[in-house]
Amino acid sequence: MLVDAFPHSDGGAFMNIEFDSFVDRLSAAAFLDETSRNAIRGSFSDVLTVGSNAEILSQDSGQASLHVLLEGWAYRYDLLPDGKRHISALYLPGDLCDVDGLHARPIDRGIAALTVCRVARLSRAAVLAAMDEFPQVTKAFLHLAINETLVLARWNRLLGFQTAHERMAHLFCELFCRLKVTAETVREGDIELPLSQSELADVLGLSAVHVNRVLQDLRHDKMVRVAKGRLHVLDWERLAALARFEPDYIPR
Amino acid sequence: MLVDAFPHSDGGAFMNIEFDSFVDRLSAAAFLDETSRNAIRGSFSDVLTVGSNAEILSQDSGQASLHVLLEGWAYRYDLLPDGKRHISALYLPGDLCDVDGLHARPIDRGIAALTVCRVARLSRAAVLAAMDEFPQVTKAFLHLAINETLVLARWNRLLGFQTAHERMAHLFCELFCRLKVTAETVREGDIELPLSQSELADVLGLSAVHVNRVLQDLRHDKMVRVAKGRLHVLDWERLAALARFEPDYIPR
DNA sequence: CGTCCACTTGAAACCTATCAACTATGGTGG
DNA sequence: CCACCATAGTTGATAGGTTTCAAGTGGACG
Repeated sequence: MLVDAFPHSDGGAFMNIEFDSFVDRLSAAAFLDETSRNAIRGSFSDVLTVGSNAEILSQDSGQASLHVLLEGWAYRYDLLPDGKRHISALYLPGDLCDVDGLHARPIDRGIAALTVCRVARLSRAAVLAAMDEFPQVTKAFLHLAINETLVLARWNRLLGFQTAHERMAHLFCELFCRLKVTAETVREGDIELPLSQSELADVLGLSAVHVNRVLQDLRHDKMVRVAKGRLHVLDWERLAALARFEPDYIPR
Repeated sequence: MLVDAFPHSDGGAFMNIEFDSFVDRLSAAAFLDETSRNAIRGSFSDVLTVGSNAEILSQDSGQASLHVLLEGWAYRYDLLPDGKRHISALYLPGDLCDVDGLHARPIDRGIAALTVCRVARLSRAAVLAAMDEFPQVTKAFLHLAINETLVLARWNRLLGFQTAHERMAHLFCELFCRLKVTAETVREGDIELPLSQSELADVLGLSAVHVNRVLQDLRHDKMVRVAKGRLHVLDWERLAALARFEPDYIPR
């Protein structure tokens, strides 16, 4: 795990552009003028670079920082008493991984990288200070949190009430939509999908074996092709219909 | 559905005490001084009284108001395309039913009463104004929203990864803990539970028939007794162990 | 070339849903 | 007061989706 020291007074332009994609997202949630944007930028402390499968935030660590994913894919998980792992969220570039880090109580959760990741750390104290000084900043984080409730509510429905095929299809639709707004390389229904079948299983609440079979069904029905870390959507219409996908719960 | 006109300038003390239980909860999330507490109180518009099974907020209605449950039980639901109903949250007295009402986008959901309910309506515009004037108010709502993400994340785990018995036991533990902080009449493990077996099914992602059988198992194992709208917890230890219940995700 | 890991396949067991009765309960009207 | 009805809860039999176990394939990489 590498930490690039990165004095925010004169950070390189490259880094700032990436970080600004998060600032933009905040501003989309609740409009931020240039001063409050700068307050957010001021909370930036450094960039973490972690290899794939490395921990970004371990379950018991404190919460002096918030984490914004700049590059790569990551996930939040919790470990069940029987040793299983539940992946409770997937994070894409531009996502804030831990809104709940703003909360006083420490939460039992871990965040880990799926691919090589670059993660911006924000000082929790600085963010709280920015929130005190600029009410709009608080509002923006509030909207981020509300968005998260909407996504989680949707997943409740999926995990509790819909079939394995619907869940899988829905996940693909959701990832596709979320990537559209952040990634540049969404060409012709073909996106990166750096999840193994057993990781998919831990997202969808299925066994790895069953994930394999569902994937085969979807492929056989010519809706998607999944291989080598890529997802190719062959028939968006039917995939979305199967998933009963309504993208309205996704921000933006 | 009755609406008690209730001019907030001189509202009766009875009402204010009930509404203050919500203000207290907000303040617990982020401390509010007396001026900001008054700003919240000022957003209060009126009290709705609805009979059991009545709609409090229909799926397509606008969102000029936020709803705080003063008395009774309510639930949020969404209807699945195949006609099934998913109960995505249960609300107890003191709960804010729709944080996401603060959000700009209209959300597809309904809120309905399980019992006779008294619901305070807050003017969305007034709340937003209070948030602009008093940053602490925004922070309080932010923490409420974060709490909601924690609860929803827990239910994701339950619905996706745990068995029917564990879900049921967990629901009971959660309700018990949540009631402890709001209701007065929690005597000896015996609480109100105004949910039919088929409503339980819609909460837990099970069929009504299976709810019945799980309930029998729990009763047979002498952990709980459920009848006539009441839940009696006979053996908290074993129930919590079965549920793998860790109350840390519940506010307060 | 061997090893490891992800993926694949088959068979059996398990959990939960569905369907179809049937019972218990409470309320209503005659 | 009783007959009737609607609703909630109960039970049994069967079917289906998903898990588990066990074994085997395949490619990637030292």
